[in-house]
Amino acid sequence: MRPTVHDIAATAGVSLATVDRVLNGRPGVRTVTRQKVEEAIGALGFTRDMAAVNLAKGRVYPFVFIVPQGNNSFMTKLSSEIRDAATRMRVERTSIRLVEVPPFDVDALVAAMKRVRDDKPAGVALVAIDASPVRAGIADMKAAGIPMVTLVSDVPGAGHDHYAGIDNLAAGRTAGSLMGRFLGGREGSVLVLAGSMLVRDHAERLQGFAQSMARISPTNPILPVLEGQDDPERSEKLVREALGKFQDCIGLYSLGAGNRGMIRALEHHATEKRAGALRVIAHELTPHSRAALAAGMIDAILNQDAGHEVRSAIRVLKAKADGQSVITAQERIRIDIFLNDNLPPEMEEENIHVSWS
Amino acid sequence: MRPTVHDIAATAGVSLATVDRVLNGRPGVRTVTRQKVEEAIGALGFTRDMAAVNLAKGRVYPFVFIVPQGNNSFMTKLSSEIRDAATRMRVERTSIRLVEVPPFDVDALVAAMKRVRDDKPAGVALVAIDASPVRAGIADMKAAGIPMVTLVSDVPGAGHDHYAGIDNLAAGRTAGSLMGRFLGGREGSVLVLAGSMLVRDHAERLQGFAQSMARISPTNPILPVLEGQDDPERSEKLVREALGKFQDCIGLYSLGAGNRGMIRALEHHATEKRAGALRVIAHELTPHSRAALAAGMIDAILNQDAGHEVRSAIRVLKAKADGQSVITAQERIRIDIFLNDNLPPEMEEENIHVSWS
DNA sequence: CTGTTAGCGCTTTCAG
DNA sequence: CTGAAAGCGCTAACAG
Repeated sequence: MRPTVHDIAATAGVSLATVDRVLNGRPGVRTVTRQKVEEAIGALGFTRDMAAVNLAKGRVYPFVFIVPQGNNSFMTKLSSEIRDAATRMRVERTSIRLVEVPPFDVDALVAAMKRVRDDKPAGVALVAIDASPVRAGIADMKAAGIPMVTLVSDVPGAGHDHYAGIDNLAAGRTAGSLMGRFLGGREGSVLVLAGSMLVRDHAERLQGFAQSMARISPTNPILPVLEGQDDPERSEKLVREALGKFQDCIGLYSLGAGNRGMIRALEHHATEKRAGALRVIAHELTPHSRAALAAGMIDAILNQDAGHEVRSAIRVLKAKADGQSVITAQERIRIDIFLNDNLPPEMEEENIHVSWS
Repeated sequence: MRPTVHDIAATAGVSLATVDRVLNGRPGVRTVTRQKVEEAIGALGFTRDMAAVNLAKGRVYPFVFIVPQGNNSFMTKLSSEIRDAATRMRVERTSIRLVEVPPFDVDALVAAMKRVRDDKPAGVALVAIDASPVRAGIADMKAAGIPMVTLVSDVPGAGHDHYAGIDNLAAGRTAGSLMGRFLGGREGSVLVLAGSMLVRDHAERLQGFAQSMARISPTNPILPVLEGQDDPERSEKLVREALGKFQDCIGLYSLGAGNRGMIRALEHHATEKRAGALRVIAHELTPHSRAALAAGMIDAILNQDAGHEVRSAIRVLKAKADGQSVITAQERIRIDIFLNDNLPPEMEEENIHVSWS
């Protein structure tokens, strides 16, 4: 069996309490005593049993997730993943409270953060907005000793512990790279549909996309970016008009949400023109985008797995709360690339049945 | 606070022992009593604290991983990931023993399985070979009540609990799909380099590749498959000869290991011919294949993450050992697609420093 | 069939 | 500065 605190106490010739004090770096131990204990620990190769620690401490991890109120498929998914994780984590003494705030609203976000901070949670994860007050709010939390993680969308230089999300610059580059190869040297221009250039993710994706295209496919000009505000109606209208106006358009990159509208525009376009003339790359695997991919209307979908992001955020928060280190490799969120050949099986909403047996 | 067994006992008007018996489905409880307890559980919304359970049970999870002795980069990586996981899991009362067997040797594998079974471990993960004795061995383990998981390579119909690995048919289809799009309608034939058609993974990948190519790019013939036995020397020779012989070859799919040799052949080819004429897709991200991708010699790499596979196998084994259900979505191993734009940062071998503080 | 009691490995008062 | 003892939530003998 693994050595326990008793073994340490015995070989060091001290009591349990002293071992505990050394283990937890608490004051009130003479240096010599401390050294004896540390020697014993080293000699026996002692590792703490975290389960027992948590049990004895009665430790619980009250975490809070602050996310924008879901107006698009992705955010809805994110919230639902958070709720799922919450029920599943109950078993592990972790409680998760979900706070929803109006989207793109800095003041609302900051206000929510203040309220949350006064609860003194063991950790906070939030979908950040790239603005000064948000940075300040995060710094404030950290100052209060609360582990902080940004989720999906980052805000640099705020002093938080971790960003659980994809590298959006790389995502954009990847999209550009695929687009360039898919176009295969054909002549024509490329359209980009974004939500808003004010959002950091979108800006970064565009930047990466432009980089790659310039390198791989410099002869295919990128048309002025369309900003659909992640709104289906608006996106549909913009794409429709653009496709009408730029007859030489052979590629479309949709880097934000609101794909539903874009897909409708493509359907319209396909019935008018011959299909297959347009290479399309989009972000986020949703029921709509998935169907379009399966139908051959979209060529590739770049995706971030909301479930992974949530679970990663929880792991990191827990590790930070315990003052432990994280497995960096495990916490990197991948950019998934889906073609219609490697689509994961569609899963009916699994009704998770938390049984108590 | 969450309700505990004491609360249940109190509201049901029984003793702790009885609650425990009901909780664990042990016999010796009258139906009426059982019902009272179950009611109390339902009413209070009781969930077991697994940490306390494990502590009380003194439960440990001795798992065994059986893998082929690493003669290629991938298997080496796999073993090292298993060792990493082993040290990390010590904290969670999980011990992992790594058993290495000669590759492609059914008898050796089966013999190892027998020895392992007599140890009565809490679970076994193995890289399977698709052969009857292996199937029988797995059934044998299951009969002994040992949870079983196959890793990386599956053997269907053996009655094991789970397969922790990618869908190789889908991987092949994906490769074919990318190849078809990358060729972009150009005339020419496509070469396939495999390890051996006797290995299930390779056979499935080829099958999927052929499917996709037939659909997307029917005018590009697939040349007779080269079997390099995952051996660099042999692979180099074969690819070199083939590229010399089939001057119209414009695509190469390397679906097995032994990429080092293939890359050397490509280097040779590139100096003779003009570069960039050949679209190349390979499997497994290793230092060699990574360099070739970065250099533009390989266009895309399909990858399975050995670390994910190992951790997934452990999670599943543990869940099965506890008689719990698994989060299916979390246990699906993705097929990673890497272009040189979304390569994850190269990580120096992190020296994991397990601190006891 | 049911209850009592003593732990699992660690922390935490409260005395010394 | 150090130790003894009680207890976290659950299980496992052993009695009744």
